[in-house]
Amino acid sequence: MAAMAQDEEQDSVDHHVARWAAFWKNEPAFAPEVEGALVRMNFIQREARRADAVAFAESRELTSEDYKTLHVLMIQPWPIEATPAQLAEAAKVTRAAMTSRLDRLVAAELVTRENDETDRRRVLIRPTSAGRAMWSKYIFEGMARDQRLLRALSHEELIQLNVLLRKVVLDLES
Amino acid sequence: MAAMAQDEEQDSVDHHVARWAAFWKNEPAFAPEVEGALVRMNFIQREARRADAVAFAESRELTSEDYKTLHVLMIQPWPIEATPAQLAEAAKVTRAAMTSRLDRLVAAELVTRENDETDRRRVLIRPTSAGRAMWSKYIFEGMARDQRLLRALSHEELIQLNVLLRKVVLDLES
DNA sequence: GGAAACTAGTTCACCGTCTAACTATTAGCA
DNA sequence: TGCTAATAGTTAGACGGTGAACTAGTTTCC
Repeated sequence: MAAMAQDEEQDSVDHHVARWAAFWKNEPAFAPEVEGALVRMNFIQREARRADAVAFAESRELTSEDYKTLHVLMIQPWPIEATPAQLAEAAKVTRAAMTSRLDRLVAAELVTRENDETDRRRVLIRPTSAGRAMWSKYIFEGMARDQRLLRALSHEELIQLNVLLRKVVLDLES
Repeated sequence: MAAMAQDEEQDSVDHHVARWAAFWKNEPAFAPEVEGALVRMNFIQREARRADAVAFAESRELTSEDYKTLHVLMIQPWPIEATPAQLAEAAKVTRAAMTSRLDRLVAAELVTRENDETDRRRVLIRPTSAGRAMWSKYIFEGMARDQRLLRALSHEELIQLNVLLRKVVLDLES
């Protein structure tokens, strides 16, 4: 197995990758640290999504998708309004998907959908006061879940993690 | 902005988190390094899935889901056979989803689906020789994609990344 | 001024997943 | 032995996503 500090306990991914590696002992194309890192990130992301889904399922007020939509709307630069296309891009879904998300939010009276009179093709989405209240009700719970997810890391380790991930993201963005 | 080495270039996530943070300047619940790390992992995972989808869409032989199914079957411990339930667990989908994935693989003659005569509730899935060939055709391409994804990191940095991620995974698994 | 190209949003058909219900088979145990 | 409970797999229906086609409005430019 590729270098791993002696005192580190093994997680399920180590076992997974070890068995997996048995097939390509002498195969230089197989990089255990690459596969391990990706499987671990996948694991963490999946856990995050699961915890979010559980939290919103318990609340019965909102799905995590609807919350995410509300969130990308609320963090728009002032004024707090956006077109469906902007929201779709921010939430990383297609415009078609955003249309149906907005249908639900409008029905729940969490946002309004108004025609833009200066460009009548466009639609402007704005949060209602109920929408703003719903967002602030969940925003801190979400942050707390995120912090719980990564609680195993110290502040310094978190910074170190971001340094590494930032390199990867910068490379992919260029 | 929370501590970040002066010489580090900023990625889109830094900008995103910075604007996001503007709302909670004095809010201790907001941890930029936590949010940043999760958004970055999300970005990387998304990019990985996109690249996989593109590669398999070009090939027109297999979807990435079907490949993943074939893969979890092939890396089973000897002998190379498994029940739908085992494959579902390994691929992290429900048994219902695995049923439909297997329908496609059986139709494509990449795996066989046989009744287990010692327990007639069970079904045994085995790769055909075409299935084995298909798997080995794509396995190294997939590894190459993964390495390209993380090419921004040196070997030492990859190890460091795994040390950090392993801590998180171990914590979540306990 | 008006045709052609572009843009914004929605609708539609399809896909893969999920949960829940259902069938068939096996295991547990009075 | 024969109920009952548990287990394996499939099926049915709903949901949220996608890409492509469509409607409506705007811009470009001759």
